[in-house]
Parts: sequence; C-alpha cells; structure tokens
Amino acid sequence: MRTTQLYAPTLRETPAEAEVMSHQLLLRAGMIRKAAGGVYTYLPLAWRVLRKIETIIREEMDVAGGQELSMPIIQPAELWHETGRWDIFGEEMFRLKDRHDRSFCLGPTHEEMITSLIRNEVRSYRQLPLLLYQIQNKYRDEIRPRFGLMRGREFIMKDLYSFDKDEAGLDVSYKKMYDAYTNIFTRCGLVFRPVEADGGSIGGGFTHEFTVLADSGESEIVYCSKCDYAANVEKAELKASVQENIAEELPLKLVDTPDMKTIEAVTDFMGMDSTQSIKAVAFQNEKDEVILAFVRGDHDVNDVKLQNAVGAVTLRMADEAAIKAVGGVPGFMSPIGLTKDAKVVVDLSVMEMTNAIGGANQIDKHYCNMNPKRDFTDYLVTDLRLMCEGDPCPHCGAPVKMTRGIEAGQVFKLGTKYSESLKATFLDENGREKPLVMGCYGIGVSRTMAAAIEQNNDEYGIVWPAAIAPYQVVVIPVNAKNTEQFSIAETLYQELQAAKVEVVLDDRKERAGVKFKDADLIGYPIRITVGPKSVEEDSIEIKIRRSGEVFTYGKVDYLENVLSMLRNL
RNA sequence: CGGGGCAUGGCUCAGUUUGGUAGAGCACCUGGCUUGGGACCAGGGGGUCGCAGGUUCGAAUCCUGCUGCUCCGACCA
Repeated sequence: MRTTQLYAPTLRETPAEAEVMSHQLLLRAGMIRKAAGGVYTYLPLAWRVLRKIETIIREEMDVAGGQELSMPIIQPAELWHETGRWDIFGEEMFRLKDRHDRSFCLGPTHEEMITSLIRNEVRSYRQLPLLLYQIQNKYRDEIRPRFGLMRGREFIMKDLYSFDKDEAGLDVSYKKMYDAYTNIFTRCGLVFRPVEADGGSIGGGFTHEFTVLADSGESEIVYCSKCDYAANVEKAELKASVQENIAEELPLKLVDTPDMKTIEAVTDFMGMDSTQSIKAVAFQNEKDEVILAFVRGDHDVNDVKLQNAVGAVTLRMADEAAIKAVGGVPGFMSPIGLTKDAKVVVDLSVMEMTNAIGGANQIDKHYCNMNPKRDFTDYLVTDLRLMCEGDPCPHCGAPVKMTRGIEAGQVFKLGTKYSESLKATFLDENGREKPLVMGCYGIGVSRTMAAAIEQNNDEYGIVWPAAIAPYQVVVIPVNAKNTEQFSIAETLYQELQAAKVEVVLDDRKERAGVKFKDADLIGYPIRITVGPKSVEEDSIEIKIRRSGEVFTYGKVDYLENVLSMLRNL
C-alpha cells in the first residue's frame, strides 16, 4: 500500500471528545470516525486490525472444534419474551417495530437466537457436543457510551455457544474455550490474566473473565502474589479469619456524638481507628425492601456480593424515608434498635470485632463496646466486603495485589437456564428428555483492539504488537525530491511485498518529519528509512517502533533481518 | 436518571460579559522556497455561528423552547 492511496486521515490535534488514550489515538491515527454517540466507522487501518484479531480468533475457535455461522441482528421480540429478557434487558436494548407493528430488537447478544435455532434440530445426544460461533455486530443502548470503542453502543463480538449433554461435557467445552482464549490473547501480543468473576445477569454460575492489563481499565482485579489465583474484585472471596480475640467484652455504652455522621468524624472524636468502627450502608432492592449492610469502618461493601447474598435482582442506595421507615437513623445506623422490616447483612470481619463503635439508631448518638455476637439479633452473616491490597488469598493465604484491566473476553457456564426456558431438549442414552447444557464464550473484538492500544502506546502514538498491526513495515524515503531515494524505497517496497510482508510505502511529497510523526502515530512495528546513506553507502536503516532501536544493514541482508525481527516482535 | 459544561470552516479554539453584519492557528488549493522529526513566504477557497421561535433599526452575542455532544455522579449514612 502506498500512503498516497491509503485512506488514513491523521490528525495533529486531539479531538476534544476523546478522553482515554485508545480513543484519542484511534481518532488521530485516522482509524475511526464517530457516526453517533458510541457508534463508529472503522476506517481501513482499523478494519485491517479488526480482521487480524478476527482471524486469530477464527483459527483458535476452529481448532477447538467451533463452527462459524451468522445470525440475524434483527431479532423478534417473542424469543426474548420466552426467556423473560425482553423486560430484564430494559432500556439497554435497542427496540424497533416493523410496518405491521411487530416488535424486534437489535441483538445485544444471541443466546435466544442460537438456542431457538438448534432446539428444533438437535434431538439426540449423538449430535453433541456442538460448538457454534459468530463474529458480528451487537447492540446495547448504553446509558452513557464513552471511551470510544471501549464502551460503544454498536460493537463487534465473537460469541461461541456450546451445547453438551451433561455437566461433564460442559466442563470439557469450557476448558477448550479457556485454552483457546489463552492462545488468542497471547497470539494478539497482549498482557492479560484470566480472572474468576461474578456471573452477573446472564445467569448461571462459573465464569472467568480475560482481562487485558491496563491502568486505564474499568475493572479492578486482585491476584495472588504466590499462587495463580486471580479474580475480579467483585468476585474475590474473603474467608473468615481464625484470629483469636482475647479482648474482654465490655458492656454496651451510649455516647454523644453530635453531628458526627461519618466514620472519620466519629473515630477521630473517640480517638479510635476506623478498624474499630462498624460502617452501615443502606440499600433497597427491586421490591423496595430495605437491606442494611454492615462492614468494618475501613472496608467497603461489595454490592455484587450483597446482591447475591440477599437474592436481589437490583440494588440501589436507599432513600432517607425508607431508612427511617425501618427505624434507622441516617448517619447513626446500626443493627441495634431496628424495627423488624429491614434485612440486616453483616460482613464476616464485623463478627470478629470486639468493643467496636457503631451507630445507636438515635440522633447524635453512637454505641461503644459493641460486640456483634452478643449484641446483634436477627441478621445474616456473609462475606460482604471488597477485597483490598494485602488481604489474604482465598486459595493460599498469601497477600493479594491489585491491578486494573479491561475485560476483553469472558467464558461462562450457562447450564440449562436458556435451554429450559426455551425448551431446547434432547434424548439421552436412556431415551430420557433433557435440557441441553450450555456455555457461552464472548470476546469483544472491537474492544480488544482498543485494549491493545491502551496497553501499547507511548507519547508518540500507538505501538502495535506485530501480530495485529495494520501493516508490519513502513518504508520512508526521507527526501521527497531525491529520485534515487525514492527508487531505492520502491525497490525495497517490492522486495518486501514479494516476501509477503505487509508493507506501506510513504510516497508522499512531505518533509521527513511529517512522515516520521505519522509512522509513529499509526504505530508500524518496523520503520525502514531510506536516506542519503542508502544512496551513497548502500545502507538501510531499520527502526523498531517499540524499543526505538536503530539498526543498519546492507541492501542484500536487510530483508532477512526484517523477517527475523518480525518473528520476534 | 440527577448535576455541570459545550455547540462558531475539516480540526483546536477566540469573539458572547458591554448587540453593529465573523476571526486565528492547523488542514486544503496555487506559486515560490525548503527537505532526517509535524518548515517558511505570497496568494486563494471554504462558515445559514446546532435547530426553531422571540426582543431589536440591527443578534454568534439578549430571552424562550428544542436537539446533539461531553464530563461528573448515581457506593460508605
């Protein structure tokens, strides 16, 4: 490809709307343009990257026994009514009606579609397992699309759905996908971790997220400093510690704490540490029932754990009226002295506390010497808090570390949730009718491209891993007027093409600086510079984008060196 | 959904407070000059100032309504 032909309008300045690095660089490198909030056109360079990622995915899916198909993006409402997700998805689903007033949606995902497809065709265990996948646009009407391709309303997803006759079969399919994903992200040249995660609303149980590590990532993960445990903080389990409390339990005492509604105010006033206080957080579920969560003052409530613990569909912060209705006093809440309407959930670590301070459910008053085991009544104890750096690993007990990342893929054991609601059954070896056991495995393709940039960039632009770079090499003749340089560049260009290298020749009549800036911005892994020395001394300059290293070779041996560099990038 | 902010040429923005008929830099076109890190000089093209009303002799500027974009929040009582 010649730059004069390439449609990649680069920008010198960063458009105001772009906040995160990948968004800025995708715009500046002439790779994407916005069509509407969260909806983008992929220009040629971006499309090449996406196709490369897709190719890697296809190869690994096929090796794992997957078969690719294509399903409708426009999906009839009836299917979604069958699983109840027409309502559950709510505002997040793009809906439309046809001329006959029939309801449809733009598929946010394809569990319904795929399950309805095979429920009529798969009748026997002999036809299983079945692994089908698609790579297509999906649609979610996000409340707040942002971060460019990271959280769009239209995005490219690969989804594979597995159908097995039993749990054992699902385990095999799951393992295949887990391994395939490990291969995919490794081949893409990304630093990532598979982490244990919460199932969320897709329903089902066991799941791993494949998280591309990047400080700008939206998900927070913990990983063990010793063993291979890694989990999303939402999921990370904390076990009851076996510490022995020697402190003697003192009698409960009411103290005045005028206008001290925060942990900090109270503990400062009392000369205590926040670890000695009990923090209350009030929620309401979808039925408007009040749920009061209690954690240690220095801890934070993990609302996913809380949601699971109380079986809530949704949770939101409780309003003041609701708190008062159950006998709570905002700012001074505790499990002591509530009316019975509230569900009280207490974190494990709170139960280990002695002589703690907490609210009294009276205005401007707290209790000292609160001993949960003695003083609390009618409550549920569970693991409720967010894990912090240094907390013990649930597997080996070593302190955990935290980092951030971008969730690029997820493997999920669905079980029979969809096959039951959609009546997708088969006959097993004993002639008994059973629901198919399903799994779903997604990769955000467009998001993976953005994640790759978040993880691989510097002050000059993108630094593509070679496997997914739009082109591997750019050839730049330095002096636009020098026909000898151009002619040498042209020869190198031809030779590289003949050697099956994806190469761009920057044949623009621009000054060297412009070409260098664009090359850095677009992030070609290797830059070949043709300058005066190439004419006079037969030397070819090769610069590695990532390391900045510069090598000089002759016209006869540059090619083999480029090829070997590409293999190692 | 709540609260900010913004909307002026392809991009980044000034001009709005105090109404007087639209500007800069970059980009683009022409010519010259330059050529190893986003040059320079000269000339040129391009904007119903988001949309719809209103006030006024006169509106980018003031008023009303709408739309779009964007940021923060929607967790520690």
